[in-house]
Amino acid sequence: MRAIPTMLPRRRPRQARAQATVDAIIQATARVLIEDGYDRASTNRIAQAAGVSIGSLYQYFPSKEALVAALVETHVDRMMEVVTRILGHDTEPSDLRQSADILVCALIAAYRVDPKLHHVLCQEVPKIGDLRRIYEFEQILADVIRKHLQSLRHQIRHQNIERAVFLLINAVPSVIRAAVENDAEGANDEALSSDLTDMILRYLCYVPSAESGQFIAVTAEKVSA
Amino acid sequence: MRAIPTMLPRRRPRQARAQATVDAIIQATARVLIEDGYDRASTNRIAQAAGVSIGSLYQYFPSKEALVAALVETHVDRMMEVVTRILGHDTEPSDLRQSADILVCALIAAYRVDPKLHHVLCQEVPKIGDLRRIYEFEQILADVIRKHLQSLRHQIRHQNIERAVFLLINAVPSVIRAAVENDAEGANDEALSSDLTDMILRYLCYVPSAESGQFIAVTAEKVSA
Amino acid sequence: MRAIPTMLPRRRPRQARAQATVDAIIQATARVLIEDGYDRASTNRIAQAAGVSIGSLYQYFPSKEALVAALVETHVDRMMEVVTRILGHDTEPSDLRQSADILVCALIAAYRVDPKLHHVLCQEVPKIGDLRRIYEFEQILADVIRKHLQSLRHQIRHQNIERAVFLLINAVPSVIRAAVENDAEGANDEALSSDLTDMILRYLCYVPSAESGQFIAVTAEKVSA
Amino acid sequence: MRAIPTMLPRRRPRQARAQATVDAIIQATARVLIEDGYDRASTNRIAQAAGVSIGSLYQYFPSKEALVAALVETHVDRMMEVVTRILGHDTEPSDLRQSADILVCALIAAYRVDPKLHHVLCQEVPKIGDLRRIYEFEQILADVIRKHLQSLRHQIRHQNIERAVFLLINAVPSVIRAAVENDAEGANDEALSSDLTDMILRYLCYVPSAESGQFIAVTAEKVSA
DNA sequence: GATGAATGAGCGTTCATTCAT
DNA sequence: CATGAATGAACGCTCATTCAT
Repeated sequence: MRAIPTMLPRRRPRQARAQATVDAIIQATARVLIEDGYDRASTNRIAQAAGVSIGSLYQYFPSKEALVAALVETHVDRMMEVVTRILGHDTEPSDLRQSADILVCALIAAYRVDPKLHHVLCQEVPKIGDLRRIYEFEQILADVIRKHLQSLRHQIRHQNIERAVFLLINAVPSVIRAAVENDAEGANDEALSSDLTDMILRYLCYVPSAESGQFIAVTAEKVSA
Repeated sequence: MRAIPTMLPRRRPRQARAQATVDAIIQATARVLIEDGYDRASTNRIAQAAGVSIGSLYQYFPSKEALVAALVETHVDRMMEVVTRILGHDTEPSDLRQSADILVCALIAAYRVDPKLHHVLCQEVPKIGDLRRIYEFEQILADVIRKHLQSLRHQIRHQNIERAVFLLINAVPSVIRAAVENDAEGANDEALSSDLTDMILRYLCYVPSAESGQFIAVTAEKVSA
Repeated sequence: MRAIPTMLPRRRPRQARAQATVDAIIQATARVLIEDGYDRASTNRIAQAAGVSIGSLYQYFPSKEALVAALVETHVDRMMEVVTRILGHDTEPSDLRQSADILVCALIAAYRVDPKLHHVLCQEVPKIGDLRRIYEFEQILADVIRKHLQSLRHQIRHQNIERAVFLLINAVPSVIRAAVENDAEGANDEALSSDLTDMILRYLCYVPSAESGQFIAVTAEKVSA
Repeated sequence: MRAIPTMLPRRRPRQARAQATVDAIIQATARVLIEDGYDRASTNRIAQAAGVSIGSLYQYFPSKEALVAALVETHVDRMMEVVTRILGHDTEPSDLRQSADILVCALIAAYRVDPKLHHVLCQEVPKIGDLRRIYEFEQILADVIRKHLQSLRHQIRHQNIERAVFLLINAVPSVIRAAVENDAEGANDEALSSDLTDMILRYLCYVPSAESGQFIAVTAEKVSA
């Protein structure tokens, strides 16, 4: 599939430049949204921040909603990419603690992708049309978790897995979002992840974990007493 | 030649019909916000929905922000009222399970006050000025929970209570909000409250609770097995 | 959620038609101000009179005040231009009568530039911010007169030149403004200028003038008698 | 025309109170106009400043224009009253210098009645309908001056008295207005009046005045030289 | 294609005026 | 008569979008 060298570059730069323009616009949108909020983020301001004319902006995005929707998609993609990379390909997890631990870490990393943008997208952007897709991340997440729990169902005490998924998918990301917003540098991420994993395992299991010796001991004592 | 709008309430209604007008405006604001979203909720539209002239609206609310802020306050007040009523005056709780249970029930009731309005207020209204007070509910909540945990600290395994409060205050309301939005009639509220209480106790305690006989039994069997 | 309007000019017109738009707007402003007065001169009406959309008006002028301020500046510039042209470069006047005469003529010409506009600008426009610059013309004028009187101080009887300047700068333009408004065609401008020059010289000098033979003769008679 | 004592007071208080209300409203109008300018002086604000309901205001004044017109008339009346009192009843003046002197003093006193109000009324209020009557004062003044000059016509050099009146009626008040605005305490009023009288006499007479010995001497020297 | 001048519906807000109480 | 709640036309201004250059 090798093309003639003198012909190819003539068209490629144009496409590359167009893609660069599109990227610049989307990044500018993110910047303006974060700095000015959704209300003050006008298309003209975004175009200016992107170093592009308003006409060019509308060449690539037919409306403001389309523009923000593209940003939403980009953002969700980036978060998913992080999760996917960290989770690797262990679609068949064996150990619940390990699975929970890696998932929590993946989520923290995902919510650290661009917390300020995530905040504006969740808290200010009107949830109409494609802009609702900001919730897509957590929907996909629910699928991942559901599959994990299904395949590890003998390790958990819940019959109704759907309910457990629902609780976890709403509890865990909320805690992470709040933590990430309060702790920009991530100094406490380890404590956070340990707390969350702890909570998850305690919630799901008959006994929290094989590793948490002290706890089991105490429990055992209590129980045997 | 325009003055900068302020946030101060403009006029105290002295006549009965004036109070009726104010109430109609606030209720209309809620309706329009829910149906059209914050962006499309113009002051003229709200006035129309209230069956009131735009002039009357501005006689009582000096700006759109003041109007929505009044609604926020009303809404938070109603939620707090519900919590306070259910919690009663047991500011000195003795039993953790009971305390958690009643708190969860109070929260579910509070988030059922007007879930759609709550959603718009949290997810679309820009968080500037007095509009930030939508978060007030959960701040007060955090205080309540912190006090409970302090007074019951011998029953829980956490040294750093602040971290536990943080996790709970972000996890529990999120689950409730999502549940309330998905289940308008509240058919599963019992299961929800039992799940949440379970999660809370398992997270906080060495053993979930002395009273939860069945659970302990099951756990004991498993453990002893 | 409204921003405080500024006075800074908003956009430099880069295309020819943009400059035409700006000119049309300023001229329309003058027309509407003259015909309808300041109060009824709304920005929408001005835009309509200019054959331009309201949006275009605000593309070039960030506020109504800025718009009128631009008109004030244009108007003052035109008046100053006339004065400068007529006064020429005789910044070092030698003869008082000649100097007064030419100054009076220059002033009459200046106040004839657009008397109706000048009237509205002086009598109706609120004197706030840059709109105060309508007074700039007479401030500059005061400087010119002060310099003339300083360099001709041996020909005048006043020790306190500042007081003489104050009196003249307030008396002479007022008379001219009134005359110009009453006599649209300028039929009596010669009589006016002669009267004013006469008044000025009689006010400033020991003897009015060498040229006014008859007067001196009469005076001499009276005195010698 | 003496009425029965028991009947009269019953109605009079009402009228007196009504007149007091009207006065309060007019004075409040003046205050608000001065402090806030014409643009920001709303009828509601004026009613509030007068300690009267907006309904009552409209009971006495059918429109904002009527309200301000009443203030204009009151103000012009007060100025005229001052002039009339000072001028006394010498409608048949004999001496020009004395006549000019007293007129200048009367004018200064008149323009000191309420300079700030006068300024707003002249410089901001739209000159439509009855509001034009702010110019009435100077029209009446012109009549007074015209009569003076007519009866003293043998002492002045002008054949066309109308032209002299026009010049004076426009020159003198302008200087006084400016002086009064610049010098709130009236510290320089004597110098001002002497300057103006000087100017007037020099403008009108063959020789300024019989009394101004020093000046005549100087003039004589010059002439005889 | 890229530009940016132009558009105008619609926003938040004011205020002179009316009228039920 | 006084009150003040209610009215709504009109204002200054913004911004998503179009289109001639």
